[in-house]
Amino acid sequence: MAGRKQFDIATALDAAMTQFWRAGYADTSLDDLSRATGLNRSSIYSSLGDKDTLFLRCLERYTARYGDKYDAALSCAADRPLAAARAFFDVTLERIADPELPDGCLVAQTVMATPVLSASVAARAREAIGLQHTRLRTALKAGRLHDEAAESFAAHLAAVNQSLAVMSRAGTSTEQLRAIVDVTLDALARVLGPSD
Amino acid sequence: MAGRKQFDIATALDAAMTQFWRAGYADTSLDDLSRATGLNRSSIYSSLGDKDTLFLRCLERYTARYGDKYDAALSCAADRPLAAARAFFDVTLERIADPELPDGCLVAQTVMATPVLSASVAARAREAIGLQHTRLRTALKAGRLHDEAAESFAAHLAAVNQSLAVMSRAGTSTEQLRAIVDVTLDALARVLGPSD
DNA sequence: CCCATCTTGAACCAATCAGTTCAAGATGGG
DNA sequence: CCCATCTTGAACTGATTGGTTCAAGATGGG
Repeated sequence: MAGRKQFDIATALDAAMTQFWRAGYADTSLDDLSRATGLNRSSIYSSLGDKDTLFLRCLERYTARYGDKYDAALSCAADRPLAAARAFFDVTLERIADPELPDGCLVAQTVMATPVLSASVAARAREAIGLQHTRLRTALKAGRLHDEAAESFAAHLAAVNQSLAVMSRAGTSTEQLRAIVDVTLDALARVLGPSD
Repeated sequence: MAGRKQFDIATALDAAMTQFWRAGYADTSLDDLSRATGLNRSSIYSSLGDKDTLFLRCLERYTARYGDKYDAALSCAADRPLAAARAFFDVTLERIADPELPDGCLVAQTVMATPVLSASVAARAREAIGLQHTRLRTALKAGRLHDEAAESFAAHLAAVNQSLAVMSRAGTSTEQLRAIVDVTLDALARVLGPSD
């Protein structure tokens, strides 16, 4: 096959993203990427860039896709902040429950590998964590939480969300993952007061 | 140097453990280990085993060392469960604050790399997570928490503890890490009642 | 029908990987 | 003093790494 048509870059990027997500940067070779995408080595190189560039594109894709989902989940925070927080965790829990997708989290995996990754990649992963924190803080403030509590809970929610990535890889059941977030949601419900 | 004496195996193991801890299994070469331990390649191979064996020994060393610290921190759980939980997190927070030691956590790092590690190593890492859960559940039950709450909070505490490994690598400040655990401790204080 | 365009497989490169072997040298006990 | 014991550096193997090039082939537009 050749001529005018091309393979589907979006599909290839998804495949590469999933591969990086499952195995991490270091444990993903170009051969792995070739196998995962069904593309030739030279095709990857010519149209997706080198390994570092491709990884960065996959990271962008990941944060954009799930960032949108997190935003949507938190969109009702002003009216029902507790429901928003629950929906926020549901995005992660549903992703983990999806058998089509790897466990864990590409951002968590990347952050953990920070000491051995290129500066640009490490910075982008840290930025994603910071953005998650900002997202949560904004939502909690909109939910009429005072600044100090919003700051603390934003950090806490972001951390617990990342912990799900670790625990899911440790074989923790979905019920236990749910129990982990329920403790957090109960704590949030308490500071929010009787409403919601 | 040769003859009757030998190098200090404990020191070498510590150096290897720190290297694995910082860079993970995949990103640690035998040359890295040689540099970190100050030992020759062949010395490592002959007296510390191959890479897989050595990693397993380092993982055992890590879990034993900090397992003891976590046990000690939780030893007062029957009398003062909240103080015990606080001391539990302090073990992790002090480890992260120590400039001599890497950020993160060897167990968390290993669990995240589960899909690409040998079965024995992956199993050992999962076992360490399970042991942490058991440790916490036992302590919380001793602190007069009813079974259901002890189960939930044990999972939650273990997860938040692991989240500190991720967040510390994301550049989160110690104050923010403290805020993350304080939310959890407040929640625990509430279910424990007015005492402690 | 034919040519421009694109994809593909294969090969190549230098570097690194884990693993292993071994002779040379240093040391201490007897 | 000398020999058994241990450490060391160096070298080697075969495999794999990321990166790059290129000729051959397939395709579609004109």
